[in-house]
Amino acid sequence: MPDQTNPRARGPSPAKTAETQARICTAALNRFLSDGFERTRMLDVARDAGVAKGTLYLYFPTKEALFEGVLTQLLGETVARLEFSAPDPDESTGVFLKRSLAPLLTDDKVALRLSLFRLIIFEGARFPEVLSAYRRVVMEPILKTARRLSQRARARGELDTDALERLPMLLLAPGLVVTVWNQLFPDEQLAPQEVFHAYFDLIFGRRE
Amino acid sequence: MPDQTNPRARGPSPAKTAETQARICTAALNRFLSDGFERTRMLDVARDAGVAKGTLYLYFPTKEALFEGVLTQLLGETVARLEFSAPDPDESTGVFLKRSLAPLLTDDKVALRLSLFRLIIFEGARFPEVLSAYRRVVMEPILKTARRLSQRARARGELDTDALERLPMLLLAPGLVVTVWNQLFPDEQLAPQEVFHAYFDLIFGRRE
Amino acid sequence: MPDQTNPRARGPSPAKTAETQARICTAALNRFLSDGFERTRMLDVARDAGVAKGTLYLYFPTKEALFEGVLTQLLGETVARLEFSAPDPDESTGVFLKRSLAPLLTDDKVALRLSLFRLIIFEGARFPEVLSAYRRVVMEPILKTARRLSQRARARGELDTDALERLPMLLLAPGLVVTVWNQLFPDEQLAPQEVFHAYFDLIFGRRE
Amino acid sequence: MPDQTNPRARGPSPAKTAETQARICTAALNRFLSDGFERTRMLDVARDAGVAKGTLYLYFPTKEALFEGVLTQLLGETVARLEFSAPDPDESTGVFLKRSLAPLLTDDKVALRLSLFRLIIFEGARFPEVLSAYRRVVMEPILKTARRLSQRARARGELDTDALERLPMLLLAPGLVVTVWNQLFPDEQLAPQEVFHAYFDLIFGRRE
DNA sequence: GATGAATGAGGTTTCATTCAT
DNA sequence: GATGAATGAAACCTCATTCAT
Repeated sequence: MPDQTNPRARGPSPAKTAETQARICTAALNRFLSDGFERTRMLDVARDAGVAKGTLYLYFPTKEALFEGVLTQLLGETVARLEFSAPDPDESTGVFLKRSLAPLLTDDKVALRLSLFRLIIFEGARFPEVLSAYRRVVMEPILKTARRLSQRARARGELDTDALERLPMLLLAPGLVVTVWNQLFPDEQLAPQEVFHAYFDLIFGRRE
Repeated sequence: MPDQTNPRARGPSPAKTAETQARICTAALNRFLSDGFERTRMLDVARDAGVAKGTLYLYFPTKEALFEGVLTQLLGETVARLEFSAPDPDESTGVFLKRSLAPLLTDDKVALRLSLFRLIIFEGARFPEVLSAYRRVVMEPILKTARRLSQRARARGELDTDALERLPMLLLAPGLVVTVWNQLFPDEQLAPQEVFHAYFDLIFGRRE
Repeated sequence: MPDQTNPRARGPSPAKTAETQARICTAALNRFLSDGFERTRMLDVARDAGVAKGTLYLYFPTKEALFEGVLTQLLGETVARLEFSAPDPDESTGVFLKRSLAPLLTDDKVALRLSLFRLIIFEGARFPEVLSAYRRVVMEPILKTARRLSQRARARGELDTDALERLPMLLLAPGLVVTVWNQLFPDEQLAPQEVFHAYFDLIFGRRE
Repeated sequence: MPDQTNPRARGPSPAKTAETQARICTAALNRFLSDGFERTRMLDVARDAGVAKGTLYLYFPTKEALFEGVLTQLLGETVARLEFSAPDPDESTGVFLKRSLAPLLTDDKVALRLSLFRLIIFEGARFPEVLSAYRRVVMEPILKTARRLSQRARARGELDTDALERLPMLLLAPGLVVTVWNQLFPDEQLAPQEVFHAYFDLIFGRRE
């Protein structure tokens, strides 16, 4: 009866908890990003999220769980479609990489993707489970692709070394450079896409 | 006659304090490396150094000062000779870089050098003074060299992009890859020299 | 033999320790006065005295003992002659008090006397032995005199109350006012003699 | 219906925190009185108040703030009505003072008032803000009154000196005597009213 | 579900005191 | 005697977590 006159239900609205959780995750992400795990205080997260301290614990049993929750959710949100398509037969490797990474580097989730990477870099060592999930879902596909592309590039004469096959993590380098540099020197932000393009130019040459 | 440089006739031996300070710095460095700044407890440093908690404060007034002290000392110890000599006229850029970095990547201080880099990467944001000293002493010379070598390499046809001139920090990439990877995956350690060589091969080609 | 050419003996000169002790006491007194017992650090006393921390402990086994030592010594130095002579037959009580206290309020030890009083007021509660010595040596004679003079003054018609006999500690009031006021408001120092005279005028009237 | 003024629908009862704060203040006051500021440990205050250490910091951010809070609150509570009414035309000054101070010296807050005075005397130097508030609210009115009464008393022939006009803080003397004496000699407590009356008798004579 | 007062383990720092030199 | 590096108990304060409302 009391609900009839008001379309918005009184009492715990059904979607409210989802929104609360989202607010908490957003607040937590930003705090973890700007302060790091240790220096982030639950009180700050709560305030930023506009909820009481105790409310955090209704959604995450510990600070660690909050961190893992944030990362896990980010992982799900941001790496939806990371599969690399195959390069066109005539396409140079560098051009292919730029083309296929373009959406990942320009859509509205670049920032989140780099945030996730940053948290993994800076706090991953303390959260082995998150790290291993990230490695499985994000890194391994990249490393596999690195190997495959390296072979193709060598076959096509674009590369004259098997370095990238032996150390495929070198393909992560531009992401690392952007992430760490921007963390250390916030006043001299690098644009992710520029760094990636520059890196691919360096490795595979500019030829098309 | 063990005390030739005795600057003070009475009181505790002056050599002992040097040793104590060294023990504290070593212990602190290792703790900071393995636990990070926040999670390192002064009590642990003291125990590792074999001294009492209070002793730390005879040498460093705060935990922050201890951290900065350790880093500053490392900086002094490890970057003694960072000047890049000029490449031989006929030498390829990649070969020159491998040759001139070889001592830095193989002497008995590689580990310390990378430790310093690691601390800067992971904690630098909290210690602006140390960061700026590191940037001045270590990074700027590298960035300058990166630009210079990039020009030379282009002139010699080894590079066909000015990417490295625009974003010279890409020359730091192999250090980043080694440091971050080894931190995240301690069971799959990368060998620094290998990564650097692979990286130079990738960028400048294998040609000599 | 080695002493012959130099009239000042080498080695521990006989008067040196006395001088060291005096320096320590002076330094300690000043620190106790300006910082109070709790906030006075042994290190500061040592520095002010120009000796090492350990040296303090050669003269006083604990900080408490140092405090008591300083006070005891002050007590001996400053109250050498506190006996009140008797008033002249025709002399008014106020005039007599001013006359007989004059030396105590104007000689070169006024400051020390008031310092001692101040320490007793502010720290006496923690040092029962010193307090009781002070009471015996300084306060009781004053209280006794207060009673005697009160009787005389009443007999002479200078007072019309036995208040001072019942509560002789009221004769300490001007000392208290000076001491506490000057401690609380160091920028508005009261001159001891003025306050004492004003007080005696108030109580015994100005008549001579 | 115990919660009529309920300002917040949910969460802990708002009345409880008031009680907790009161318990903390009471405990702190007593500790500060018996041990002084420096020797009072937060843990003791907490225990006396029946709360945990951390709880103190919910109400006062530092030990200093706790001290200031206690004093400020005392100041508000105890000096509600300090205005001196004017003496009756025929009334002697001493009688007037006794009459107008009587309520302040006999109501159920005498002890608190003297406690505040004691804390100001013993710790005021370390808390300039509190001291200056106390001076403004408590001391200045008294000093002003002292001057006014002194003039009146001289005009009426009760005083033959302007001492009290020049040094009005002499009117604080009985408070000082009681406070300091009772602190130093807890076994020989003086009754405040007695000391004040005796003092006024001494100064203004017993005549009515 | 939501709140925020309360908790107390744990961290940093201080400083009186000791003792090898 | 004199020194000052070393000690460690003890103080202040923080903050993740709990739980009565």
